[in-house]
Amino acid sequence: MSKNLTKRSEDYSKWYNELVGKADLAENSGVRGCMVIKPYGYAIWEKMQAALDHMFKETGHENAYFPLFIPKSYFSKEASHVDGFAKECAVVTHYRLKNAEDGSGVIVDPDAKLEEELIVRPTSETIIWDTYRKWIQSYRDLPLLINQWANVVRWEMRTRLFLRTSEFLWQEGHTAHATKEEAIAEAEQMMEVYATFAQEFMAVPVIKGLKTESERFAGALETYCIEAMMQDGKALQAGTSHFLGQNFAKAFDVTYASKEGKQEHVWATSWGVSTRLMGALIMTHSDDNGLVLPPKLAPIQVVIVPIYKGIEQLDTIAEKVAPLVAALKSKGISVKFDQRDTHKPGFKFNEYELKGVPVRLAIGQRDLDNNTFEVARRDTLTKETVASDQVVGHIEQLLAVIQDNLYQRALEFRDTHITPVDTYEEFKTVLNEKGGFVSAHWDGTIETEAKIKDATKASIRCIPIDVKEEQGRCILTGKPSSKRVLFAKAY
RNA sequence: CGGGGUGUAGCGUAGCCCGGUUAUCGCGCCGCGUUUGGGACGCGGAGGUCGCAGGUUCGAAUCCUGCCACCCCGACCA
Repeated sequence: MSKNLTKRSEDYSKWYNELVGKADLAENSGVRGCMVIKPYGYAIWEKMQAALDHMFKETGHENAYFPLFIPKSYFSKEASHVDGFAKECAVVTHYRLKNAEDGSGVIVDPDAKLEEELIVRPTSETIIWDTYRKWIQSYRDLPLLINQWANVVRWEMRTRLFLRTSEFLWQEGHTAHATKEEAIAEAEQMMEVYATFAQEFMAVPVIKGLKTESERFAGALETYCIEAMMQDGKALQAGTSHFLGQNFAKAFDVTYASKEGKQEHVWATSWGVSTRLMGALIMTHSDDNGLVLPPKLAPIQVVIVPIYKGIEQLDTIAEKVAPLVAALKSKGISVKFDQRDTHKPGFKFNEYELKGVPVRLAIGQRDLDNNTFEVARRDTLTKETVASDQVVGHIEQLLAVIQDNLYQRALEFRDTHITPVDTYEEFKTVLNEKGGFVSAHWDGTIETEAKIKDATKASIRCIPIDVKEEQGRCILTGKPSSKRVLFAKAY
């Protein structure tokens, strides 16, 4: 956060793209806004997956997998759902290629046209609910708590690395319940799971809230969300959890026999987070030296850089480092000893800073003489010298300190960029000059929300869950309002 | 899909307006040597269908036409 908010805002896209490129996380594939996730970037995603998957299982969910292709007719069963996704679907119309007769290359074989087109899933509600119909007959089959890790495709007009790619990786949970209350509790629980993950693992503070009607998921009765603030003050929707009511159950005729023997439609939820979280991670913590990773998600938590003259000295250092590596690993700390002879220490220092490795150890002749290690922190860019016999304990503690410091730093940044305002003039001034989130009264209508968005580009990010009741007047219309909502420009 | 911009070596670029030797420079890469506590240095070397396809011309990276890709700003969205 070495640049101030305004400065960073100006060239945020450039900075972000360059950072991702240099930190070796991902690159543009050249295919319609799709990205290649490189090994280091994917390792971070795997850490996220592991933590999330564990949390899903702890809350009683199981993993399954459903098809990539969805018959077109499935989409016509839930009207508002198709409205939401129809404009951004990739459609498979043929199943075969052949060589062109004029030798100009490969063409789609017109004889291989599909009877019914297949849609590459933009989300899996339809095919999953079509399947659930067969799986659910009795109240004894409920609740059905399933998650899938998958890729989806949305043919967006505009793409942006990690934040909005045509194809992205995500998880989507789809649950069926006997009662409305149970389904709402599930949707709320998953929002809590996401918030916990964001805060405890990503060190990204989030605001839990409800979406307004216009921002709601297509087909949902209620959308719960977690909203994060990036370093340029813009909002990023980091995860959503939807209470779907009985919309999909009715559309796909999913019923169960209750204890009383009556046929009832089930109640549904769906919830998801995606590789967009990688974008959130990058844009929350990174600085001008590169990525800054929270220890809990760093593929490499500790890197050891030897500083030596000649091969004998490297051997001496390696002997000294070996037991340390073993000790760290035994404590579950991932550590890399970079013995490459092809790069100088200074180069390595910069490289690991770019990659966001939380802790760096350096050891050279000076340390051999004094029986010490130099310990450097990525989050503060500070260095200290630690005695060899204390270094394991020191690192273990330091990783926790860094994790906490990143969270506290992001939290303080966010909280100082949430501004309560009471007039429309003030609202516009704060948005343009300070940025960040604006907390304001709103009359609760779609029309007012739309007018404000048209005029200022700021949308209602959410109605915070823990908002306190407070009498006020809508900043635009002056009509009475009982609570403040959060406005911001969003990614 | 509308507006703007850019495509020249793995990356970043000069040259294009005003056509004319062997396409510029830096980083990176390869070899040898010296180096190694914050992105090393010297010498030598390799690497290019100038986005693609046509056209104009004795001659095209440069001019014309069409297409494609990417980036930015909108509209749309996780």
